[in-house]
Amino acid sequence: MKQKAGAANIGRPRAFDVDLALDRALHVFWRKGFEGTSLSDLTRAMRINRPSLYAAFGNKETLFRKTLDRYSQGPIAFWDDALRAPTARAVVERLLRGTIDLLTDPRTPRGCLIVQSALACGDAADAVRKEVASRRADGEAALRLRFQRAKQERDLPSNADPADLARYITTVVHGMAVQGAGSATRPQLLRVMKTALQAWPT
Amino acid sequence: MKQKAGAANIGRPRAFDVDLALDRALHVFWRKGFEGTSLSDLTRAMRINRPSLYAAFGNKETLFRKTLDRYSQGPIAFWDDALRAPTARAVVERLLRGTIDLLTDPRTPRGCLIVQSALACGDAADAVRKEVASRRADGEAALRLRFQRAKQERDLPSNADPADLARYITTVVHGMAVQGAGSATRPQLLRVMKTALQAWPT
DNA sequence: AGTGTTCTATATCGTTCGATACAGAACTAT
DNA sequence: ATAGTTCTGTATCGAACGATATAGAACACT
Repeated sequence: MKQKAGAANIGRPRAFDVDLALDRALHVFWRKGFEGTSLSDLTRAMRINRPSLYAAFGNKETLFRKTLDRYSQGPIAFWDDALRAPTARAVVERLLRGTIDLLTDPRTPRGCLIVQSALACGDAADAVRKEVASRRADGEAALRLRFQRAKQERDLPSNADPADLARYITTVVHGMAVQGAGSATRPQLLRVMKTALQAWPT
Repeated sequence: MKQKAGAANIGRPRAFDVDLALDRALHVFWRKGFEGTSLSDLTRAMRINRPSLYAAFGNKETLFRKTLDRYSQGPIAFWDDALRAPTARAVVERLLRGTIDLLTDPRTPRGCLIVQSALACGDAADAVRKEVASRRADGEAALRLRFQRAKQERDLPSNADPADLARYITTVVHGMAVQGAGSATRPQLLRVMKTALQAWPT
């Protein structure tokens, strides 16, 4: 029934590229959200039939989770890069700049998948809502850990609270995502970034 | 067919209170979003039958718009109060504090209706998405006008940009709304507010 | 060539969606 | 009392939802 990774190359070969189809699904979920996306939307965009979708990706929810992984490894991979910056200040600058690049990229839908795909939804999609909320929390936690390290390295002043700073930056990032879902332009977001950085401890 | 305001008191009287039913509808939309809310959800919560809903409120979309108005006049009425504060700084403090109070009120659903009810959705709900986006833009515009006045009154330094400040504060408010949709607590949001205010011009 | 396996494509499945037709009940006006 | 109007409650409507059964096509292995 299910294709296993590294399985024998037996049977009729798949006529579509899984990653390409996943990218197309990602774009649909990104633009319409989880509940706003129907299976017809997906199969049309992915250029595959319904049974092929179920055979390759399970069901709508597991497909969505796979697009979340792909989103993490692709469009928001800059997050991991940013965390590797030498100073906390540089981490924040890279993070905000990457967020702005993502939100204003004309090749991708507006906004952020993890923010807007399932912020509020019906009971049937509650597991999905919790999943994206958890991923948002993971991002904040990673930032907090990075700032804690920075404080140990005397890269942040002794009166700075890593948890508070991580939450503040996360709030700005999520706020930008809401702005980006609207009509915010790149110069506007860059000025938001500049203003937000005024709050950064020296 | 439709009941007009101030119409003659003729015919069978309505067996439910319109405003009470509207409040109940507001809570459902607030928690589940526009697309995540079904008519069965609504009629169950409003304690009315489907034809009564259509007769009194039009359809799902017009009902949602009426709940938006009620939301503006109720839960986020603090916005207008905040704009009347004597100084720009006081405006921002009241705005953020009101936002935190709203987001952490245990009597109401998590998050903000205007942020989370239709951030990304299917084509059928596109008009609703634009409506809430427009209301977010209205809030930012009102803030910008208030800050422009403040600048004329020498309440803000000459190098301050009212549009940028309004966009920054709006970004923080929306970011808090995303945090509030998750598991953010009141003390956490208050510390975000304190940090965000560090960026305010002196 | 024959067999087993896995894919594709059509044609649905039962459920739920938003929205109404209809009949009877409850009121005002005459 | 009767007529006219508007509400309530039941019982649906057609369309779209997510998800599959089934048959045939396309490959590897023997």
